[in-house]
Amino acid sequence: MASRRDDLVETALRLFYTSGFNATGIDKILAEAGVAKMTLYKHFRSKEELILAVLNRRDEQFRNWLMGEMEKASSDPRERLLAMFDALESWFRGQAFKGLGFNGCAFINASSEFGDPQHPAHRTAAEHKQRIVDYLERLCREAGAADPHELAERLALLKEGAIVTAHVRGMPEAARTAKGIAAELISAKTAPASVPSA
Amino acid sequence: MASRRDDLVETALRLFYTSGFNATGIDKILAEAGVAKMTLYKHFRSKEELILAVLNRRDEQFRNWLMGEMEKASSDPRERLLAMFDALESWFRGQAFKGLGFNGCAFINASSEFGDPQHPAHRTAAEHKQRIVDYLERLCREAGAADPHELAERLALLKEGAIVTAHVRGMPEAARTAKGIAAELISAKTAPASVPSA
DNA sequence: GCATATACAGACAGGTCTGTCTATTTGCAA
DNA sequence: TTGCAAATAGACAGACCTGTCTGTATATGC
Repeated sequence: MASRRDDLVETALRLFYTSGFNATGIDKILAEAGVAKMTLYKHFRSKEELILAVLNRRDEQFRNWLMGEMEKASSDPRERLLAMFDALESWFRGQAFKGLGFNGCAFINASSEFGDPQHPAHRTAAEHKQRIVDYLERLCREAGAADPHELAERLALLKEGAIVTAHVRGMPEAARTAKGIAAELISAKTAPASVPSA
Repeated sequence: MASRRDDLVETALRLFYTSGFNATGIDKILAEAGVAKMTLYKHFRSKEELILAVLNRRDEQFRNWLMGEMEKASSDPRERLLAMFDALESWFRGQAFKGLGFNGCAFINASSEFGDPQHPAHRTAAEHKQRIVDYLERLCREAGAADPHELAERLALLKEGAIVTAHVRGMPEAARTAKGIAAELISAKTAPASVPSA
């Protein structure tokens, strides 16, 4: 069964996210998951491999959640882009992931702990961020942006700024600060959705 | 002499910043600083106290550097605000602090490793960020912003976004992305410096 | 019922960590 | 020169870490 493996990854995600990667020992994960040590080392060659599995799971979980929130908010790409910041705010307030309070972005945290850009965890974090920019760029293109790449980079930067501000300073309202800027950017740099009378 | 204490804090800053707080052991700091263990524990009660001393030193060092760069760039508050992003870019490219490459923001890193908002290191990080916002707000007021508080929060958020993007994705050019947004905000939300003909 | 794969508990090795201790040496000042 | 303060080296305790190992139990397929 892959269920033991999933239990491990799920528990490790929670503990790593809550207490950090280096500060969380293997034994604690095993105890909370109710899994024997040899089972872990059958599925993963090392703690580092477990960390990478956790980051990959988080990448999937987080992007599914974020895209879902954006897509259920509206079918207009401009409104979808703006809805990202509403989703962020509910995350900052602990309303997004069941059982996981807000402790910043797991990928920013990973890049902090594994500062070497060549470290696999740092690279995985960079890939996650790039995937989100790619998604934003698609939406910017749909929204008729003159320079979808530039606008996507700008919106992504606002997202990172909001996450860090919310986490370091304990200010979930940073999402609204970012949304205000984003709204001005989007209305200045994109054409509105085509309307019948146009 | 306070010189031993300074050696410790300086060396600890470099190692903590390069390799992380939890991942850097006391013994490594002592070996590189050439200081005996008992000397450390005479000046600091624990590793945590050393970490706090390091963060306080970094706060002073970083803000002095940043304000210095901004103030030497221009005497116009609007241009000073924009100059922040040029300073950030030189930091991202490793040209700001002698002997310290760019490894993200020490305070964001501290908040990542010490995720609990009540942790002294996390609180110190929040204070550092607040001091920078306060400085930006003064400049925004000088620049004639209608809402200096809001504009300062926006510029600070852009700064955090640039730092994270530069670090996680290895993109020092994020400073220019942020500067582009900031330029539009500043010119839209402030009055230009008074000119003789006005 | 039996075989095989999987997971279990728990000991263990070898290393690292923080913080304490002792005993010695250095440097400065009177 | 003598005395004192401060720093030194290095051992040590106790805890924790990762990763390996042994032997036992459980569960599923034939």
